[in-house]
Amino acid sequence: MKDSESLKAVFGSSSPVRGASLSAEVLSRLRDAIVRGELRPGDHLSEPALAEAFGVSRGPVREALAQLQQEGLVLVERYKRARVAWTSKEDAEELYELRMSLERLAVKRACRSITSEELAGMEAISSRYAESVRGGAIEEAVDLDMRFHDAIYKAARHGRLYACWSSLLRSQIHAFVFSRSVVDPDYMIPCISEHDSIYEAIRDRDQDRAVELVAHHLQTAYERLVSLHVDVDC
Amino acid sequence: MKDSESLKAVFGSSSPVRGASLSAEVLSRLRDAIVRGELRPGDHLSEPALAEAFGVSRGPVREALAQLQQEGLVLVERYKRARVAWTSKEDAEELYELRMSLERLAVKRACRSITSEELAGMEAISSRYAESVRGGAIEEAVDLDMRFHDAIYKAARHGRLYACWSSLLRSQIHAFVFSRSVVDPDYMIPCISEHDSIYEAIRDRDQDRAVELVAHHLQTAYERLVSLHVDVDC
DNA sequence: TATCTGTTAGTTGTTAACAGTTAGTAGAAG
DNA sequence: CTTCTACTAACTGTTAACAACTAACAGATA
Repeated sequence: MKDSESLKAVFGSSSPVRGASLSAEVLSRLRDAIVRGELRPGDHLSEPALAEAFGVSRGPVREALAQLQQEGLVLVERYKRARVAWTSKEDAEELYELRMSLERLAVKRACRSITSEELAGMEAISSRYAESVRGGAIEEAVDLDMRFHDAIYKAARHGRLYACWSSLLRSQIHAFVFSRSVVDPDYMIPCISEHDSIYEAIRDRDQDRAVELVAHHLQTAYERLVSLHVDVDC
Repeated sequence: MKDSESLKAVFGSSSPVRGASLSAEVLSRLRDAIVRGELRPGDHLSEPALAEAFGVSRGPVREALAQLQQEGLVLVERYKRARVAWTSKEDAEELYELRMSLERLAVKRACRSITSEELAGMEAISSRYAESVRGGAIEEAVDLDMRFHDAIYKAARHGRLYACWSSLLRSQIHAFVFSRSVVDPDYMIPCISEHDSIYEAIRDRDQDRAVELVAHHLQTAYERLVSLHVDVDC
């Protein structure tokens, strides 16, 4: 378990934080570090240490931590340092059961409302995903996986559904999938053709088939992921 | 449209804010005021004015506003005052479509995992709901309506599903239902027997029937609510 | 009169300091 | 050597002040 004094080792080399919004920048960098496993489950995240590491004051850090708590990436207890969250098998089951409900709705709506530009984007993501998986670019592959599903939610044209996905599920799913993909990248190989099939069903506006394919994809991907044995919960 | 100078008129008479957490207290009071229509859609919520009204500094107010934005009750734009959100017909459609997906899952799980204590609680809420509706206690009736559905989500034993409901849907639904119930309290009369039937199906662990009844309840309640004509969006 | 512009009051984003709480540590007691 | 206790360092919750930005208004201009 890494501790706060090493936060500078994680963030110290990156460029100083100064963007449109300091809290948004801190949020983005912290989220990336957690999702990519640079910060490990249980690591303490003290506000002064993070503020120092990012070169900002505690205010923006506090806002970022509150948002990350909402996203399920950190645990916050009153008067205690925030900690990087972990994902148990029960957590993974919850995540995928909820995701199944939401993504079935998303893909059904997407079949009706997706534009040709969005379809072209999905196809591009899908083929780049195949390249990355076959080329062994794990981090990029997982990113593209998330972007593929993100495109479905966006195409659904449902603000609250997208909010559910992006603020409660996406980050945790991303961290979970990434941590398992590092252990066994081959997990992603079946996903290539599953993504392609889902894309084709949406393109053909075949709601029933698209929903069926998404359900099957999520179910089998979940089973492949949890069957991997990892020593530490992530 | 009310403006910030009258925030003290809304909150000035209440007791000073000092609880376990100032931000939690401010959040709770602001949420109540918005849900009950004491603050109207479009009203400006400036941080200094709220801080003054509650007798705290801007920090806790800022945290509360960020949470209310997540809950969909206020709109926040950078460098602009937060505003109380409104709910268009499209918003209501989104809310109920998403709620339908989530609550079907919730009631299905609740049938399996609900305890006898929780069942007793639901029955009590259900009968108090009937009394309130028949007695014309609108505010209390709407509160009990929300508590009835909250009990279903709690009984589902699914932390993330509950988070979805409580942090993205509940407050907006509460505000929407309350604003319409004031216009036509009779909307709630059919809900009495619908709640009772749902309770009985859950008590009998009849998943299929419970899901069917919830779907019917939400669908008809939604249709009754949007058919009411109200001059201002809420 | 209508429109543009400079100014100013008010608001948000951010920082720094203060008060109360937690947790780790050194030392005493068994 | 272990366990308990008092103490200290560090952290969070909160406040107040500063900097940057917005918007409303008064006055000048066409």
